[in-house]
Order: sequence, then C-alpha cells, then structure tokens
Amino acid sequence: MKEVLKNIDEVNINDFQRDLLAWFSAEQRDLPWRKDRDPYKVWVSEIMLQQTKVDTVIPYFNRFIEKFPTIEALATADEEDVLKAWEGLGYYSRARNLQSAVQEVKAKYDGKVPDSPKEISSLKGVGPYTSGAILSIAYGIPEPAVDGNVMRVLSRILSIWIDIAKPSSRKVFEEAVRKLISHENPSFFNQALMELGAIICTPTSPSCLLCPVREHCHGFHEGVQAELPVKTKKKSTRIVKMSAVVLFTEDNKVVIHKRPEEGLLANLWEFPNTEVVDLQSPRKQLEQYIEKEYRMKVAINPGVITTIRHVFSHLTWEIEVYTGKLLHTKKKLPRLEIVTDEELSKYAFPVSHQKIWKTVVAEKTES
DNA sequence: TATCCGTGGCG
DNA sequence: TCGCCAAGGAT
Repeated sequence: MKEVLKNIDEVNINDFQRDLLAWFSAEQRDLPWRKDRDPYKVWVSEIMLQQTKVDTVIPYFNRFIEKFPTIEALATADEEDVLKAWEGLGYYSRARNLQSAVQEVKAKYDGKVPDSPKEISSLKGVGPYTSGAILSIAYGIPEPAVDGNVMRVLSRILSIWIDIAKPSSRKVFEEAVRKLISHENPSFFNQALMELGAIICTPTSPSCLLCPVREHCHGFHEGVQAELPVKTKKKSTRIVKMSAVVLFTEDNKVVIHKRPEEGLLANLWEFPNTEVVDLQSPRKQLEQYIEKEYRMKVAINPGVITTIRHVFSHLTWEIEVYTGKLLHTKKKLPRLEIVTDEELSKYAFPVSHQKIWKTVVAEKTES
C-alpha cells in the first residue's frame, strides 16, 4: 500500500483541491439529480448510475421520480410497477433491492435515509461506492466514493500501476481519496473526480490539454497516461441457443410467463421459451416443454419468424422466434397469464422479448 | 476471488 | 461484426 501510493506525498493537496473544485464548479453538467440534495433522489440516481451511462439514466430518473417522488411512494408501490419503471435499464435486482431498502428505511429509520456509514451500508444494494456517494453528496460527509472513474483518474494522477479489475484494488484508491478529499466540500470533490473521468480523463485518449489538474498529474508528466489504468480483460461470453414462441388464443390474447424470483432477469415477464437442446427439431422440443411446464396444448407454426441476439455481460442468447396457437389449457397456473395486447404494456419485459413482440406484430399487420 | 447480473453505444 | 466500456453489488 505504501509503495503504490508513493507519489501522493508529492501532490500539493490544497492546490489540487482548488483546481479540481474550481473546474467542477464552472463546468459541471446540468443533471436532474443535481437540482437538490434530497438523499432519496441522490440514492435513486446512484443506483441507476451503477454500470450505466448518464445519458441512459436521465429519462429513467425523471420518470421514476415523477412516479415515485418520495420514500413513502416507493415503499408502498407494487413491485410490478417498479420493475416497469426500470424496464430496459438492466440489472433489475437493483430495482428490487432499492424498493426493499426503501421499505427498511421507512420502517427502521422513520423514513429518513441514515447518515452513518455502518447503517447506510447495511441497506440492500448499497455497497462501498454507493454508501460513500450518498454520504458525501447528500450529507457532506467526507467518505470516499470510488467507482471506475475515480480509479482511472487517480491511477493516472498518482501513476498507480495496480490492476483496477481486481476487487482488492478499490481499497487502495479509497486510501488515496481519504488523503486527498476536501473536507470543506466532499460532495463536489467526489463528484468532480467522477465528472473529470466522464468528460476529460476518459478511458481512451484522455484530453490532457483540457485537464484542470494536468499540472498535478504524474501520469501526464511521465507521458504514460494512455497506458493507465492497468485493467485485465474478462473472459468472452458463451452462446446459448434459445427458442421462443408468441402463442395466440382464439380471441387474440397472448400467453406470457413471469420469470423466477432469482437469477437472470428475475421477475420479469417473457414469452414462453426454452434452451434449444434438440438441434434437429427445436420446434417440437419447445412444444413439449410448454405442454409439460405450462400444462397447455399448443400448435407452433413451422418456420422461424426471426432470430434475435440478446447480449448479456456474461452470455449471449440466440433466440429463434415462432408464432403459434394456444389450443387448450386446463387451469390457471401461477406466474402464467393470458392477456390482450393492450394489457401487455403493464408488464415489464427484457429488451429481447420486447423485440420479439414488435417483430410478431409487424409480421401480423403485413398479412 | 471469480462469477453472475443488462443494456446501448462506440471505435 | 465484435470487443469493450459505463457513477457496482451480491454471492
């Protein structure tokens, strides 16, 4: 720890803070979660921003806050509605953990977001980064908030050559932030490091000539800014072949299924589908799967409508899409619904299944 | 520690 | 087309 941070003692901390904060005060983007310091809104924004770009989050944040303006509103909402508001944003456990944590805040902390590291870190979905972000931004408490931006920026400024892909690296950067952070304005300091990483000190080809803290940057002075940070690559993803079918009833309703409570796309809705094992007759395999699992008699039309690729961070689905008819079903099973196309809009679907529906609708209107 | 967990954009 | 990348957390 001492050796990797050897350059930190050469940084003029007062000047560094001054230059960084002056830049952020002048250049910070006008973002919807920066309009006030409501801890709830800061919290929502930080959860949404996990592994997600600012431009993607903005419309989701605005809609979410409009629909669930307060802790009370989110705590008492239906999970279905929360997931619908999250639809398309990804990492859906974030939404369920957030609502669960908000309910805990309502019950345990009288509806006030706690302001101690220990209490706030114990909330579902709140890890070291989010904890520090909320404490510093909403409460002005000088805690580090180390995300990918901060690790990249500080690895360059301090010329730190450890692998930022390793979980153990984060504590090195937390240690650095604890030494560098402004106690007068920890909120702006943390946000400024992230803003710098997002706008100037970008992953490839950083704009050093525009950088407000270039003068303090060891990586720049050594000419190695483009080689930092050190980040090992992750393994490539595996491909899984899937088949899916949009089943219509006589009166033009469709069959949908709610995914399991845990795992991939948990609690989202989908069209009946299964992994293709029988490469010779995937259609028959899908029919048999549906008859067995859903207790339905179905007739799947021959011929694949389209093939949809759904790329996740750790695997890829290749989905062959069919249409078909629901011939008979005995009784209503849990997590299974037969709905009109209008009612479909109330249910949250993963992006791939939204595409399935759009393609099938386009196909139908043609004929 | 390594893997799981989404999605869209970009070079 | 493809790999990489983004304000991470849970297990």
